[in-house]
Amino acid sequence: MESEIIKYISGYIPVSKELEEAIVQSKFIKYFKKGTILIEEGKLSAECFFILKGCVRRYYIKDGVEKTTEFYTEEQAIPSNVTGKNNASNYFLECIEDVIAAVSNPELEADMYRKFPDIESLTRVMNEAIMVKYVETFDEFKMASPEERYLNFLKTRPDLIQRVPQHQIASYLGIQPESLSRIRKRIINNH
Amino acid sequence: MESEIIKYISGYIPVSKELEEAIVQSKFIKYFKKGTILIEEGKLSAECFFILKGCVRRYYIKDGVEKTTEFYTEEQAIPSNVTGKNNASNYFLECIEDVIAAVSNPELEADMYRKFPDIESLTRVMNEAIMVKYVETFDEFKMASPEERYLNFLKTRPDLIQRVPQHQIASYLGIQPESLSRIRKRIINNH
DNA sequence: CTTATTTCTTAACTTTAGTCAACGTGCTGA
DNA sequence: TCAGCACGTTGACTAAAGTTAAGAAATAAG
Repeated sequence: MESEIIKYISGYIPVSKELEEAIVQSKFIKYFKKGTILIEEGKLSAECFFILKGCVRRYYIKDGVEKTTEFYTEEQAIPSNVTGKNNASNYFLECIEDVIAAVSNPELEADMYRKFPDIESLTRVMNEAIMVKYVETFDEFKMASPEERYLNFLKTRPDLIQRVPQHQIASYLGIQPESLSRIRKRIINNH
Repeated sequence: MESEIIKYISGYIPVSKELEEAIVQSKFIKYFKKGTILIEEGKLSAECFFILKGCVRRYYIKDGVEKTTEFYTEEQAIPSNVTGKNNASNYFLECIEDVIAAVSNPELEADMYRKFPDIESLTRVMNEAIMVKYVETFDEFKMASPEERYLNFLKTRPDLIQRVPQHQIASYLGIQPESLSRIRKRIINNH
């Protein structure tokens, strides 16, 4: 199970055997039931997660409406969101399936960086690669129409179609559920 | 002039005197005329910049049309975009004003990290803070209408209204120039 | 199994953005 | 100075998304 983490990191940077061991030791494997709120908006929390199994949804609430901003599934990392002065979270993390995750926190990480400075270096490199990808994602989103965004979503995250309620996907794509329903119909009818 | 870089970094993390000196030494100050292309799409380039004066626009070309994705102004950092196998850039960087910038590259940075490991640590922390902010920006963008995006732009980057052609702002907001023109009219007429 | 709740779809209508075309203005370079 | 070009605006039209409301379908709960 822990090998998934190494697999993930290896996708960005080479990982030696010693580092591998240190990384695995800095995590705790935990199990969460579907519906569990991992992090609550406004609460202090700096935990970070690496999903081994299941699906986690990130969202915030605006004008009483849930705004879904991200889905995390197998082999994805959820960074801690240490923001602002009080480190309060500005969003929720909800398990929308039963979840198995490797959990860490700033103290554990700091400890690991102290013992193995190379890991901090690898983390920096990996983070920068992730940032480049994320910027690309944003750029594409900006320039795409709602329909193009959905088609792009079908390509890049086809698994989620089966796992996530459609209205949450709509929110994730920045559109209304009714619009997504019509977009799907339009696509099926070959325009 | 170099103190601007330290001011920027200090906004994220505390910087000691020694680190300050090392950071400044790892940069070259360069001057660019308006219209200069700093980085060309498809070309090998891993330079990164810290803007001391002026404005740089990032864009790519799709279907023959320029898509503006970012504006960088005073005290902003432009990370190098080492992407893909061949390190080729996937966008352009154009000076849309005369620019003074501190320039660095992976070799200089690697050298600095070797001499001062603490700087790499600070960079990691700073990058993570930047990432959190960027995610927030994306989330807001997703959920906003074109008009809300423009109003948000007016709040967060009022200086750019005076410095950047309107059709580039439209592209940056993911809308057509004609639409932005109408949105502005609508706002002026109190809706 | 039945009821309740959530989720998705559909319809009618309004609002807004995209598209294409024309025009005015101001800047620039021959 | 004047022609050409880039830029912004406007208009007419089309297409698509938002909104409101209702109902069907699927899912969960009792």
